[in-house]
Order: sequence, then structure tokens, then C-alpha cells
Amino acid sequence: MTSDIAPLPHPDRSDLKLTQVLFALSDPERLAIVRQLAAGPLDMARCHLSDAATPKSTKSHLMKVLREAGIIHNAAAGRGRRLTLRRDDLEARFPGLLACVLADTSDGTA
Amino acid sequence: MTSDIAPLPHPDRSDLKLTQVLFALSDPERLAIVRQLAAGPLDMARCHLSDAATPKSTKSHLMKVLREAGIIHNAAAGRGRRLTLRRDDLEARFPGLLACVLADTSDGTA
DNA sequence: GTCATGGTTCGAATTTAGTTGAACCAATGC
DNA sequence: GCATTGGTTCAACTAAATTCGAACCATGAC
Repeated sequence: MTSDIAPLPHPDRSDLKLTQVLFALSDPERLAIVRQLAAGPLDMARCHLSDAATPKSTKSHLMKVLREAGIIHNAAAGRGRRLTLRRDDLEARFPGLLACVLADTSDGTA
Repeated sequence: MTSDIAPLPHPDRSDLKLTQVLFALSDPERLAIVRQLAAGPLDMARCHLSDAATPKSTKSHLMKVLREAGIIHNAAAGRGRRLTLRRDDLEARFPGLLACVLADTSDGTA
């Protein structure tokens, strides 16, 4: 078979928790990731952190927090990972939240 | 004079940080406090926590986090404290944020 | 198969946040 | 004056989040 990699677990739309989403977004680095993904899906290797020297384990952990909160989807794609912002799910559960979070420019990540 | 109590420090509207606001709101207990204050100003003594047995030092700390994030205003009033949601400031800096956070009912605090 | 690339996971160390009792303070009631 | 009520602050402790290296795993190129 072409692939037997166990896909990472993602919470169902109905299981998203507002407090968990807010927490995930409350870190500047994670918020910056979300802003990048707002422009469209991105290969993880092309998703940059503020400090380019950050170890990959740290980067992976940041993605995990966002994924477990239901903010991003992380799928295997070739030898890498494809990250997608779960816009529809977020909008369905917390209408307007993403929009006003992305609108802000006071955290340096315009 | 009638009062010389040093007022608690509150951040200026222009100093509010989105990530700090999101963090403050990411705790269920704090979010529940904000929901109560959404109905109007409240004396702190009448602002209830989920566990009535919570020590006052803990309650005071919860209020401090909300105050320092710029979400609530805490003013001396008689022998107690008057808590007010900083609606206008929040709306000015993060339009729509409060509305969609208050709209959610998935955290038990409908 | 071998190698390089891209990421996850684990464990340990560090850092940060939450909890609590005790001490203290201001205002009101008496 | 004294006692009560309501709340802040401090210090110590517990709990949780973050960071990072090391080990590991799949894929794709060769």
C-alpha cells in the first residue's frame, strides 16, 4: 500500500471548546501561525516562526496545541505535512471569532 | 479626606494586547465572571464563582488577571469593589471579540 | 538499499500560572 | 473605640505549559 501512517487525531467540530481555542490563540507564536494559514493551506516546512532557529520539536508542539484545539488540520502530504486552517468549523462554532482575531495588528504580526 | 486608598492600576486602552486578552478569557472561571459582568456592573461581593467555597485570595487573583488584561475595571466603592466590564475599550481595540465570546454557550456558562 | 528531508514523540529541565492561608487595610456599624 | 465585612498582597507551594535534545519514522531521490 502507498501509505500506512497513522493520521494525527483531530477533534470533531462539535467538540471544539471556546476556552481551549482562546488559549491556543493566546500565544503570539501560535497566533502568527494562524495568520499565515489564513492566506491558505501551507506546507509545514514553509510555515515560518519568528525565530528561524527554533528546534523542530518546539515547532511540532506549537502545531499540536493548535491542532488539538481544532484550529488547524495537519495532514500527511508527500514527505511533509499540509497545514490547513479549519475556517468553516471555527466559523460554525464561534461565528466572527477568527475574523476579529485576524483583524488585530497590535501584536506585531500584521 | 474621605478616601486615600490607592486605586488599582488599569492598562490604558491603547496598551491592551490581544494575546493577553485571549489568555485572560481562556479560563472558564474568568470567562464566567465576564459573562456576569456583561449584564452590567456588579459589586464584587455579588459576583459569584462556580465554587462558592473558593478563598477570597483566589477570587482576587482571578480579578487581577482580568483587570491587567484590560477586560474589567475594578474601583473602590464603599467598603467593597465595583466591577465593570470595559466594553467600549474592548470594542474599540478588538471589534466584535466580546460579542462572539459571549455568544458561545458550549462552556456550561450559558 | 542508502541517504537526506520533514516531522512526531518521549523525557527531562525550565518556566510560568494557579492556589491558598496569613497578614494587612479601609470602610461601615455600633 | 472595637468588631465585622470586603478585598488586596505576600510568600510558599502545587500544577501546568513550554522548551529542547535525542530517538525514531516515512517518504522521496538516487
